[in-house]
Amino acid sequence: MEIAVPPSADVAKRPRGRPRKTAEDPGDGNRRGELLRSAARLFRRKGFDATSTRDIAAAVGMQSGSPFYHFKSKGALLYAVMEEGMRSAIDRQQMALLRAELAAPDAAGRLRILIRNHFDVLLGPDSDFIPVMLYEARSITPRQRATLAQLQSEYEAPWVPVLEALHRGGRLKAEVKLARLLIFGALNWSAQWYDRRKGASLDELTNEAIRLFIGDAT
Amino acid sequence: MEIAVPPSADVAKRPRGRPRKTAEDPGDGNRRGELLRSAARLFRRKGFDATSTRDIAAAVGMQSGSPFYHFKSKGALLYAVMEEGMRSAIDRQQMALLRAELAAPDAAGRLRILIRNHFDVLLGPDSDFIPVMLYEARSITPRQRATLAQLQSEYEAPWVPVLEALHRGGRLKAEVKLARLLIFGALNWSAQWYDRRKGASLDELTNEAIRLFIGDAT
DNA sequence: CCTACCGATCGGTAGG
DNA sequence: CCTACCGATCGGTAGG
Repeated sequence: MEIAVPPSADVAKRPRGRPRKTAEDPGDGNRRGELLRSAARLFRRKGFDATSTRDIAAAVGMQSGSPFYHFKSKGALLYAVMEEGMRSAIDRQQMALLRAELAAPDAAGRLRILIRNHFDVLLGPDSDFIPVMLYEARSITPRQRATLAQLQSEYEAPWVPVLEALHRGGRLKAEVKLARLLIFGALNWSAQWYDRRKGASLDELTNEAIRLFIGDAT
Repeated sequence: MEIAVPPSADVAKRPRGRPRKTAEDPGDGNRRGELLRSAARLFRRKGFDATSTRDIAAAVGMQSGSPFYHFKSKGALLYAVMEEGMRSAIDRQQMALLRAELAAPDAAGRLRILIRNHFDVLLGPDSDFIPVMLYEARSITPRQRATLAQLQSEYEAPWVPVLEALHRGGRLKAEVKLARLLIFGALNWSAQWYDRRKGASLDELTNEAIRLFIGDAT
């Protein structure tokens, strides 16, 4: 049981300085989170350079200078979108793998889990963050790119043993390192053409991808 | 043996009006072609919005307003890069197929020709035009996008019967339409990670891609 | 193709 | 978080 706080208290306590940058407390009062989501949507639709900070401010009902109260610069906002996207993707992938653990899936089954989750992260609801990371990497600093590369390694880590097992078993014919790059390409490119409102479902997409890479899923 | 022309003659004959827009005569005097190549390189490296027309002008040794003597607008320059890229890619693909005709390749062999040529267009020398088309499509008008889509259909046309034959023969397990999208994704994404100076050659890349999609090439 | 220039937009900031 | 603002940059043009 939590202690009720008068609604005005939260407003009254609002600090004068820059708010904490951590993504804790994503409640309704979280203007930073709104900025992040709106920025992700606009960066994806129009690109980073073609999106003005005024566009983003207007999308959340702020004045033109106000985003800089929450983010040091436009670039910091872009990077925050990307990092948030990667951390969320890693978390969701971990969850999906843990959920499937009970069924003790074989390598093909684990690849299915990974691909299905990847499509979800890429094409599901609220899926602007990862496409922004994939297609706007040019606009961040080398330092930021290096940090993101670490998160990407973390994300790809569970794929490696799965692909190696399939390669040993003769199901995956291509060499593992290049296979991984080609497979991620095939999946990531779907962000360019997939239309949620028509065509295949994410399950069907997953089926066909599995068939393409390792033949029938049996 | 060519007839020597006094260096001043070319300069003296330079026309006063807008030069013809066709890509004929790509000789050394072709400033338009230089603009196109420099624009392609800059658009690829920095993105369309982050590249100023001044950058492009400087890259070919012109003053800031001069590109507009050759192209009506910055957007027209971008579109010209894309269209030139597609027409060249279609031509090269036709040539590759005709060259291979003599060996009367089967479907797997024809797929190899197509993939190898695609990697060449995408990753070979002077290969900025197609990546620009792939990654800057947001910045052109719907009308221009429609025209480019026609050229892309023309480019993809030879792939369809090949993939259908492989599907019928049981070599390609995935459904043809989705397989095509996933395959192009795998190939196109290589523009993001391939480094000509290290790693696999384009032949090796082609081999592994074939293995991934239809198993050993035998 | 150069010179000289304009209007618009943009990221960012001071001060409250 | 708003108000008011600045300096810089940019696409594009007139006139030669």
